Amino acid sequence: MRTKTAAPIATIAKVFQALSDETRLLILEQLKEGEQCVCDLTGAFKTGQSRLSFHLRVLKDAGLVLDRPEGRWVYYSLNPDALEDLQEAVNALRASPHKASKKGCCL
Amino acid sequence: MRTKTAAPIATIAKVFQALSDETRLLILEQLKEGEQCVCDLTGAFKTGQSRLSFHLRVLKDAGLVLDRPEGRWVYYSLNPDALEDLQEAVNALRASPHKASKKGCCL
DNA sequence: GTCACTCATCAATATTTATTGATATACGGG
DNA sequence: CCCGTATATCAATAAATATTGATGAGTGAC
Repeated sequence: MRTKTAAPIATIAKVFQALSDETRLLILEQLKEGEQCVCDLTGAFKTGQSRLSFHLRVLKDAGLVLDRPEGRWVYYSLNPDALEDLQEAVNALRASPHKASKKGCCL
Repeated sequence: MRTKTAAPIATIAKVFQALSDETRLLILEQLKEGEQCVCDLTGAFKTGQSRLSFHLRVLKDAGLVLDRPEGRWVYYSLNPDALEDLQEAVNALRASPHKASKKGCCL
């Protein structure tokens, strides 16, 4: 068992926020194929470069993707660690099985 | 193996969107204790009732929580099915292991 | 150096989302 | 029926996000 403290709620919210947009989900889908530069993605999505750059930054700020500048290009790739943390966060949302429904409302 | 088609991307984005707010994450956290009515939550969070009602609706529209009206109260609870779907969606984001980094940029 | 190319950032605008207070609907008790 | 409580919804405003086109900084070829 690793000694990893759960991420603060603001961080988790930020990650979900980054995932809350279709374009960004498609970018992640695309990055499953391997790392790609921005021009690959503009080609794939037929959209403006600044728009892609914006969404990539959101993903990067949330820690979901990594960037690797090389010469004129910047290669983006999925961040496996972030995806693992994400899975943990989602697991943490599930109900504790041992707690039955509480009785007594605000009444 | 179950025959379940992956949720459309718009639906997934909507779920992440519902999860992208601290207040809503805290509500879900609270609901892990069991189902609760709105007045329980307003008590717990010391905030306006219409604000809570708004966030509960977002969670409900995303399918993350269920509501059960009973008399004057409406009890909210986590939707286990939605959380399971969410886990699947997160799993689907991980890179395919058999695909190495693609060669050849847009060059 | 100049040029073409990749990418990030900015500015302006449009769109979406959140908050607040007020009002409306529904229920149960008297 | 009239009240008080629980909740949802609305209207107005504020705040956050997204899109577009323009500009700027860095790189490599010549």
